[in-house]
Amino acid sequence: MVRRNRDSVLGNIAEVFRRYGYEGASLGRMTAATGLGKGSLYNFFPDGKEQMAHEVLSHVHRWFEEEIFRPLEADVSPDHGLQRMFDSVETYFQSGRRICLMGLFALETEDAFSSQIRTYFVRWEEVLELCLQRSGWGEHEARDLAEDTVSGIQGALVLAQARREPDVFVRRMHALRIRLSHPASGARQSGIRDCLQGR
Amino acid sequence: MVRRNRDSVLGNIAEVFRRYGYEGASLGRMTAATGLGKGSLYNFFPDGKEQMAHEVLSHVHRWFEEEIFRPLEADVSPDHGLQRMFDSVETYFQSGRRICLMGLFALETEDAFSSQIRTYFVRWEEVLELCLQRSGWGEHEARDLAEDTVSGIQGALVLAQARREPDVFVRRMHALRIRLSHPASGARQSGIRDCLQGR
DNA sequence: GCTTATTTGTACTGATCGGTACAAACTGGA
DNA sequence: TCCAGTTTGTACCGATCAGTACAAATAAGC
Repeated sequence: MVRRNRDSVLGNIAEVFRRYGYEGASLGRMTAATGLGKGSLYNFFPDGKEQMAHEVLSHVHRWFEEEIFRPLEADVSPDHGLQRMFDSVETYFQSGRRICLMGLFALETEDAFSSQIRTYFVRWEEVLELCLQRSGWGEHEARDLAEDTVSGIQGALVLAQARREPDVFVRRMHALRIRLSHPASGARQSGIRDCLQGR
Repeated sequence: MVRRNRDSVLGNIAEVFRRYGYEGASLGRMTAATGLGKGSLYNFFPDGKEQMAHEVLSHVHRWFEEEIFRPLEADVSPDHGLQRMFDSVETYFQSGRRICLMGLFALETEDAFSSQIRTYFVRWEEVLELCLQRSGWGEHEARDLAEDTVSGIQGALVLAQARREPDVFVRRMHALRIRLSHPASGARQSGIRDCLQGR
C-alpha cells in the first residue's frame, strides 16, 4: 500500500472532472484514477463529491493566482507580464489539449459552483485590465480588451476541443499576443483612423 | 391527454441537455420537461438517450444551416450576410442567456458526438471564410478571422454564463460585428503598418 | 513488542440510472 | 359502434449512483 497525499489525489480527481464533467465523474472513476478506495476518498473529503469539486476549483484558482494573476499585478514590465501570462496559459492548457474546468462547469452546472467560477473570471479580467492600462491602453480599451482576451481564451479552448485540433488554440493565442502587444491609446487610435481616411 | 409531435418533444429534450449536460440529463428530467412517460420517449426515440442527443444536435445543425450557413453562402451582399449572421446568433443564443449545446458537449463528452460537433464548426468556419473573402478580406485574413469569430462566439457564451452576465455576450458580438465590418486586404494592412512605423 | 491513531478498502445502503415489458387509453377507418 | 393500430404511461429490471459502516492494514510513539 502506498500512502497518497491529498494534493496529488486532488490532481487525479481534477482530471476525472475534466474528462467526464461533474455528473459524469463518478466515485468509481475517481477510485480508478486515484488508486484509492471510497473510504480513502471520504477520509480526505468527508463532505463528498461536491467538496472534491470545490477544492479542485480552488486549487485551479490558486494556481492561476500564483502563476498568472499576481505576476500580472506585480510585474514592473506589463508587457513582460502579458507574455508570461500567455506562456503560462499555453502551459496550463497544454497548447489546447487540456480543457478549462471553470468553463466546463460554468456550462454544465447551475448554482453549486457559480460563485467560485464567477470570482475566478472577474479576478482574471480585473488584473488583466489594470495591466493593459499600465501597458499604455486607454481605460475603456483596456476593459474591453481584457474581457475579449479572457473570452478569447475560453473560446479557443472550446473550438480546439470541438474540432479535435489543438492547433486552433495555439493560433488563437498567437493572435491574442500580437493583438495585446500594440497599445494604442485613444489619441493613437484616432491617428490610425486619420491615416486610413487619407488613403 | 395531449398528443405531442416529435419536433416539439425534441425541443424540450434539447433544453434539458442544455441545462444539465449530457450526463445530468436523466430520463426522469426529460419526462418532467416533456410531460411524457418513458414509454412515449422510447416510442419516439427507440434507440434511447444517445439517439435523442444525436437528433438534438442534428436539429441544431439544421437550424444553423437554414438560418446562418446557407444565407452566408447565398447572400449577394456578404456584408448583409454577416450582419444577418450576428442577428441570428443573438436571437438563437438569446443575447447570451442560452448556452451552445455543441460547445458544452464538445467539452463534456468524448467520442459519441465528436464527429457531429466537428462537422458543425468546420462548416461554420468554411462558409464564414468564403463570405469574408467575398467581402474584401484577403485569403489568409479571411481564414483567420473566420476561426477567430466562431471561437469568439463560443468564448463569449462561456464567459457570459460563467459571470452570470449575458451582457458580456452582447458586448462581444458588438465588437465582432465592428471588427468584421472593415475589410482590409493585404495591401491595406501593410499600409497601416507603414503609417504606424512613420510615427 | 504493544497500543493507539490514522489510513485504507470493501460490503452495504437507498436512490436513481437507462432501458424494457406490457397494459391502458386514444384515434381512425369501416 | 367496434376493432385494429398507435400512442401513452407505469411497474419493473439490472446496473450504477453517492454515501456510510466498520473491519483491516499501517504507522507512530512509548
